[in-house]
Amino acid sequence: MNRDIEKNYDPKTLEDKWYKIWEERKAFSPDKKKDKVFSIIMPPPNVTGILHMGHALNTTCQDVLVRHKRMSGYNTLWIPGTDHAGIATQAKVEKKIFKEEKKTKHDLGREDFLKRIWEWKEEHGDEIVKQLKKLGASCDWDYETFTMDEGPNKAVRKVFTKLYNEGLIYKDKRIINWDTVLQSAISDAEVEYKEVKGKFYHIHYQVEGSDEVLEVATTRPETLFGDTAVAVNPKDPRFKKLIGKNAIIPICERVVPIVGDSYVDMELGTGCLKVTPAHDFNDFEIGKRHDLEVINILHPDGKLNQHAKAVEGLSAQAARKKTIEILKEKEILVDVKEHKHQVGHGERSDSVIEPMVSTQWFLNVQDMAKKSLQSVKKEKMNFVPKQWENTFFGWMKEPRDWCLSRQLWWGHRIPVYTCKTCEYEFSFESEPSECPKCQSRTLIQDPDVLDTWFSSGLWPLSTLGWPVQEEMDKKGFDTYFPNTMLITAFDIIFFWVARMSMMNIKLMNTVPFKDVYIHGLVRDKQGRKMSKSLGNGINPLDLIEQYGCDAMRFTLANGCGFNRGFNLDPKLIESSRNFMNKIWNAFRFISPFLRRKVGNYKISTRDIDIPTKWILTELNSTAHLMNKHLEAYRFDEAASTIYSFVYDKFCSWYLELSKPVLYSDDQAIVKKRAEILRFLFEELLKLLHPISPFITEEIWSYFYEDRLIINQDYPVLRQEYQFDHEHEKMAHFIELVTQIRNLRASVGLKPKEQIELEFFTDDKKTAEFIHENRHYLESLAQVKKGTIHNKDAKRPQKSTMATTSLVETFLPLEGLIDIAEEVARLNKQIDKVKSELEKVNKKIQNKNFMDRAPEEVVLEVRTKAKDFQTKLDALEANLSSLE
RNA sequence: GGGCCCUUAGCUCAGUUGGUUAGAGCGCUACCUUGACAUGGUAGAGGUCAGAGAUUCGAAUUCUCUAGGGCCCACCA
Repeated sequence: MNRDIEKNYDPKTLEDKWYKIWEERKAFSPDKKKDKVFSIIMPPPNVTGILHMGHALNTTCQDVLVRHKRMSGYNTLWIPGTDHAGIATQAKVEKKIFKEEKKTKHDLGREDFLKRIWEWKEEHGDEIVKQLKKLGASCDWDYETFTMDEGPNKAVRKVFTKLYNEGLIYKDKRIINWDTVLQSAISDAEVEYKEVKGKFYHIHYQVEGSDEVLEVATTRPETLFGDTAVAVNPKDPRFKKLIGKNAIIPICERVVPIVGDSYVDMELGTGCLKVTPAHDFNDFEIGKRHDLEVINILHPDGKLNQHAKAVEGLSAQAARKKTIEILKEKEILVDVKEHKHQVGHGERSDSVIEPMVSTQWFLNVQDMAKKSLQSVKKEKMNFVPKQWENTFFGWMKEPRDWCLSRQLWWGHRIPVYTCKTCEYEFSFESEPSECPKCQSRTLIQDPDVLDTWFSSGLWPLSTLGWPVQEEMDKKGFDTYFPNTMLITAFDIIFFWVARMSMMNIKLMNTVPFKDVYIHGLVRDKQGRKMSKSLGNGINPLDLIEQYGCDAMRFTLANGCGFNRGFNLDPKLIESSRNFMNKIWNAFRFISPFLRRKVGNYKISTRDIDIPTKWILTELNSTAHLMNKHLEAYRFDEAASTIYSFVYDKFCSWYLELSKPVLYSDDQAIVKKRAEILRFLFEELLKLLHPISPFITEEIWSYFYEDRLIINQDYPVLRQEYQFDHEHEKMAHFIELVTQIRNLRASVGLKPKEQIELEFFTDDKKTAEFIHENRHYLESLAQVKKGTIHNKDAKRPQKSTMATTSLVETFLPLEGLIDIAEEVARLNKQIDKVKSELEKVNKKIQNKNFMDRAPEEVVLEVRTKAKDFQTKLDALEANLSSLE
């Protein structure tokens, strides 16, 4: 090695360096010569976004798979991009402008305001991109797409126009969720229901021309100004006779019909329902059935309008208070009851959603949803883990038409135009210059923009250049669409996965991806969701700063199985950092024996010892398992597999066993071992690379100057490295050494103090093996001398012993052992073996078991019984020799 | 109200078609500055797998019920 290596692993110096090199060498570009294809799109983060643990987990999962596939010979493409995030971005820039210039968007006007957002985007939009790079994401930045780029805009216009012309997109005046802070419609999916403590107000409504009163119960008394009926159940004997008569709404003194509608629950409340079609979803439906008047009582900002004269200009809350006061004065508020109920809040603004009647654009999704549902059922699209398809089904089974329009400025503007001259309305794929009907040039475009998820729904298409043929050819549309898979979190299954699948099936007649892997949420140490309000968020960049990206990625992968997420304790990352340090130092240890190379590296499996055959076999099973787990999206299993190989197999045993070899005087032996160590190290770096790319690339660079690890072939199981027989022998040897160490510890020997042992075995091969490897016993357990006897030989007195099924090991320590302690230790072991033996014997005595269990299970149990018996006999013999 | 999931060591979690001496990491205990690593080493302690029942030769694993916890959906005035 011709470079000095720092004693401690310091990730800071190497992570940025390698990312730059990968980018410069185009290491993330797909290799189009390869036959097998792996393509995946990144869920586009908001341009306004700041990296959080969710991104870190999502990106890690994707990058692990992408790197694995790339190394496994796939034509691998990972497309990154960012989302314009209509509401979030507009609100952010709006706030900034107001803070700095005290101007609202209306002061600036639509055009200038949009210009300002674009300026903001140019200036800050790559912040999130820089952060993704910090995570090591090996996506092809040449494909980077922004949802408001020209390409996606073409896609949006084309699709909108197609759906419009098919009559699936329509304009309708109906009740929608209105966010009074954003002053825009929002979709059903954007409404969060929260439990709120409220009150039931019981109010008397007079029946017209009679002394009778109807008692209605409501949680929102201020809506009475919009009441246009009172409804009762037509079967209700109490009120049946009133149907067809009129009631008088208090305060505004409006006369409204009393209607019978089976929606009304006789048991609930008073059995009498005030009907406010303009501000309640169910009332709207009742209104339609009975042809009721719809009176909107709210301004867009949520304040009461002229239809609520008595409380005009007040916020809903203030209006409620005042309404109650008036009702009290009039003595028609007859009861107030505590009541807990679910109230819709805007996901973005967190303000109370006011259902409101308004004219909006809708997409009829009934048929699209049905087809999408069938695709999942037919397993054309697989959710992993499978139970997530229930969440998907939940949405698809009863879809409500999608409210597409938003009263915002930032977004894809709805491409619908109305001719001022002839009033013809049409949708157009590009900017129209004249009315197709009357050729008038005075066209007015719809002022609204589309829901952000409309363009997100087209993401698998638009990122590959669709619908422009030239772009599609350039980007390899035919090769990469549909994508191999998608990785996302469960909270956007409705928003995004559902929309993408509907859109893509509709447009391309195929699902957009084969697999959808859903990972969980990263929560804090105590299992709480990370949130701004709790202040418990962990910034991934801080973790990277403190422990390094590799350690963080390793921890995330390690926690990411088929679960609902995991609780992230920074301590876990510390442990991963220690693992990286372990690798670093293992490399530091072997590096003086190695030379830097150019060209392929091979080892010979001729004349290698048992430990080497053992570690090669371990390497094999590690390679096999890594591939298996990564194929199955078991990031957790993959991480612990490589961890165990590096730590428990390579460092703890093979390196230790290699020390006496490397310190040998015979240079040929040293060289041979060094080559094997190098080979093993290269392989383990490759195996780990997808999870922890930086440290592996760094160490790799000490091995080779002409190539990067990112492009190497991922290890697979190789028959020539499989030595099952030697593997078993070595496993027994490890058991033996551990027992000897245990013996030493149990009598309190100092680590350096050398011992003499006596072994008793009737197994000739074991005897030979112990003899051949006696120098290892010395280096690993300070055994300076050992004598091997047949089992019929006399056991030494006053000694401590341990036993495996093949060999008894005695440590004679006349006078040094505490007899009482030793007896206790032996008794404990005897008890344990006895109970195991009993269990096994019970099975053997059970005739049903012997008759019905499969042969190999019976055989296994018999072997166990024999082994336990041998151990027990030896332990008991030793015990009696002490007493 | 409907649906999904969880309950395994002090903590965070694995345990794939029923057969393991039920595992890992962190934490804990004892000993150790052994020439890769104290961001370390060696050896340990610690679990009647939430509870009850059922199926089976055999259940952490399958089924039913109970208790506790989480999440999603839903218009209950």
